[in-house]
Amino acid sequence: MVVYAGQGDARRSMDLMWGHRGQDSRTAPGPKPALSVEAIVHAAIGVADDDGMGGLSMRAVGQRLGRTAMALYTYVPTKGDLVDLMYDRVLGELPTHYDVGFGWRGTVTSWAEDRLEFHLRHPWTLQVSQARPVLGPNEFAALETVAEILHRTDLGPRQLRGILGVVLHFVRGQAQTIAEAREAAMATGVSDEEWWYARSPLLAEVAPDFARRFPMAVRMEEEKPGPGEGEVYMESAISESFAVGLEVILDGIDATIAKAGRG
Amino acid sequence: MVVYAGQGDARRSMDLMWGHRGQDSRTAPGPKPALSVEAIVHAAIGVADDDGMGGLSMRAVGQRLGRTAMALYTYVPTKGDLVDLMYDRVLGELPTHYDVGFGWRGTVTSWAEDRLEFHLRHPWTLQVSQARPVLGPNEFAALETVAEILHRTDLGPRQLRGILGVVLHFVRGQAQTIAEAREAAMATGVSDEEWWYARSPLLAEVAPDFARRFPMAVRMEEEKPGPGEGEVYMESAISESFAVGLEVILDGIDATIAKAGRG
DNA sequence: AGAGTCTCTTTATGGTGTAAAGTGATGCCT
DNA sequence: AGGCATCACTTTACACCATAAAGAGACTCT
Repeated sequence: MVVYAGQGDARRSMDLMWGHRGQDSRTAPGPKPALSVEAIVHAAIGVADDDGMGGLSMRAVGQRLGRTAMALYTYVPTKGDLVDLMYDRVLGELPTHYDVGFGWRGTVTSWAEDRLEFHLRHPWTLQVSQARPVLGPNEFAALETVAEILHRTDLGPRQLRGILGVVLHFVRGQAQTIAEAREAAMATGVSDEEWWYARSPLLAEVAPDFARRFPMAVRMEEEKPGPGEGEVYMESAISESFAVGLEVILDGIDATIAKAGRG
Repeated sequence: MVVYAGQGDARRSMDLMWGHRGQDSRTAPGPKPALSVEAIVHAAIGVADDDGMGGLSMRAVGQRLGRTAMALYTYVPTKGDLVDLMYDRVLGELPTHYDVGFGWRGTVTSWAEDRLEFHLRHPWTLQVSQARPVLGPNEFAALETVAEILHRTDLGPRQLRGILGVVLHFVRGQAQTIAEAREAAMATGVSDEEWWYARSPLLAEVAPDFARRFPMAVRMEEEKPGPGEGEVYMESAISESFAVGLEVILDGIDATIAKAGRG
């Protein structure tokens, strides 16, 4: 379930996103609006946080506000626009300033951890398409923040864009793996361990020559960590791979800086 | 639209995936089956390639075979299982062997390019959840292939898993950005340029102090490449960022090897 | 008082996956 | 040969989805 940006009136979308309330026509006839875009976005975020993007329906949001689904269309042109507003709203939770006193490595690490936690707090954000960015104030603020951190490396915009892509895709991918595992567990009522223990013997049965056919794959599974404090089994492996992967990326940035300095 | 693995009977799913046709009971009463799992999977891949994951419905697949949607349920337990089978089927298109004569850097680059093209050929594969892997033969073969390439770096399984995560998430993320842009263009009939040129002036209008508020974001946009031969405007920027990002990752792997050698 | 305008509801349309029941063809057994 | 169990496949039905269109009622202006 990937959601696309508002395909309707570009002006209306932009006005909504940047909080342009339109004319101050407070003496308009008709009943006073009991709802507001703010309230709807807030309720919708609640629904999405609780039930995921799959549970986000206009009916569900309306119900949370004691209204019908159609009532929302007075405030918001389409569901797509609503999702855009939700996305930019929660992006506001991200820190916009980092203490760079400890160098860019530590700062990037902090940023990546914050961003990972953010996506896990609002897993549905991983389903918002990145192709046509939402163009909201908090989206730009988030971009500004990470750009500022990376700027300390003194690299040019070309390198910066490449590095940003690596870091962002890595964090999103890692978050997606964890989030999907959690959602699958919720939806099916089967934990990762149960799921795996149901399939593992079947795999051995159906592919008895597994170890011979896929020796590297078997090797890859070696030395996996056990679950840490309060951690789910599979997530401990992911958090290890997050730390290792981030270290690799940071080393890559270091090498890029060194090359740029020489060049 | 993220699709989860078959939540039904694990044994049936596995048998389907590994081609266990069950008993040879060819003298069963009733009409001969005119369809087959193979044919259904093939037709479904055709639908998904043409119309994306959003266009993949049991009705659409049935229609392509001159049947109703329900006819498919004779062969396949749920839509989720069908998607798993589709996924493992197309994974078979990936090369399973690479000439490592030119060193692991070139090999990883070739692999990444092949994988990117694969995802762009079948964009719906990006919507298949990675949390609970499909556990099909081609999935393992694909894992085996990349594991074998990375094995040349002489790193341990811990590092290998981290690096694999970085590379895979990067390629998938990059592919997703391109694929979503294409799908959005198809779905809305508005090209990326048209979309941007409709919003760019509105952004200036709605946020007149943009350059002051987001100086780094502006800087980040500098020195963007124009479209190359037969390339779409936005995709040229992405393919540049793919090359740069991959280089950063390869440098990071190099540094990791160097550290492991010292340690 | 009447008209116009607004919020919100009701109803309807065409889509989804799939459960349940029905149809008709086929091959085995008596 | 007749009966019947078994199969592939269709029909119908249900509970959802986004949203278009029209209606109900409240409010402020003239």
